Amino acid sequence: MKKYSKQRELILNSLRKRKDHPTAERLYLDLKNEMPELGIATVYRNLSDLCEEGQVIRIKTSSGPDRFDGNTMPHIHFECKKCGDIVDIVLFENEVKQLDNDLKKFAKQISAEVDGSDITITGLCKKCKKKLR
Amino acid sequence: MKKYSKQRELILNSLRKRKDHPTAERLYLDLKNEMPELGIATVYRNLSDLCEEGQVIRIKTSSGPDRFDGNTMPHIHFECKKCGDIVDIVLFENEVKQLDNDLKKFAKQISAEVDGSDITITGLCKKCKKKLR
DNA sequence: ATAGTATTTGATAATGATTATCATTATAAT
DNA sequence: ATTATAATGATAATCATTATCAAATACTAT
Repeated sequence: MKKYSKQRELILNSLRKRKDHPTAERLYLDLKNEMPELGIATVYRNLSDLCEEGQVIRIKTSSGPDRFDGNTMPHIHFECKKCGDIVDIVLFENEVKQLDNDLKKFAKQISAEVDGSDITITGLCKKCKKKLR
Repeated sequence: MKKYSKQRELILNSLRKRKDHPTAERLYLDLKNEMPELGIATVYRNLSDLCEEGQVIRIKTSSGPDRFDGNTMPHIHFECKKCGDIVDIVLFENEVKQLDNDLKKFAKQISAEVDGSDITITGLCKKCKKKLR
C-alpha cells in the first residue's frame, strides 16, 4: 500500500511549479536547500514512481541525463541542438485532436493500440538563433 | 580527413539491411560472427559518427539502451509498452508534409527554427494486444 | 612500390547516470 | 500504544557509454 511522504510531495509540487525541465540531480540540489536531509536516491525513486503514475513525464534528451516535466497537459517539446534547452510547446485542443487522429491513423498500419505519444521538435531556439548572426 | 574502414562499412550496411532496431551490443554480437576481431568500442564509435552524419538514427527508449536505425526515409516509430519492441511506421509524402507543416506552425509559438523532429507513438503492438485476451 | 602521416582500431580503464541493498525512520492500521 | 508495512538516506553495484592509447590500417606524395 502506497504511503504518503513529504519528500514525494515536495518533489511533485516543486516540479509542478517550475517551468523548466530539470535533471534529477538539478532538482535534488535545489530541493536540498529546503530539505537538507533529502537523499538523491529518494529523488530518483520518486521521480520514477511519479512517471509510472503519469504525474510526471520523463524526457529523454539526445545527450545527457533525463529531464523531468511536471506539466501533464497535452503538449510537445522543443529541444535546442545548440544549448540543449528544452521548452514546452502547448497545443490547443483542436491541435491535440488533429495530431492524435493522425497518429492513430498511422498506427493502423501496424495494427497497434495507441495509448500515448512523444513528440519532440529539434532545431535552434530563439536565443541561439540570434547568437549565430 | 575521413578514412574508410571495413568495420564502419559493415556496421552501416548491416543496419541498412535489418528492419529491427538493434542496440549497439546486439549489433556487435551479431557482427562478431562475420568479423570476429571486431571490438565493441568500434561499434559504439561508428554508430555515434554515423548518427552525426545523419546516416543512422539513434532511438532513445523509455528504458534500456539506445537503439539504432539505418532507415533514413522520413518515418516515425512505435514503441510497445509491453514487449519494448520498436517498429517503423512509414509515412506517405503528403503525410510527412502535413506533419512538418503542423510542427513548424507549433514552433512559431516559441520563435524557434525547426530542423527535425522525433515522433514516437506508444501503446500495445499487434502481438501483445492478442496475448492480453 | 615505399615511406611518411593521419586516422581507425581493439582492449580496457574510466565515467556518468541510475538502480539495488539495507538498516533506520516514518506512516498507517489495529 | 503496538504492530506492520512502506519510504528514506547512505552507499555499493550495475549498466551503458566514452576516453585512452599502443598497434594496425588507409591514404598521400614521392
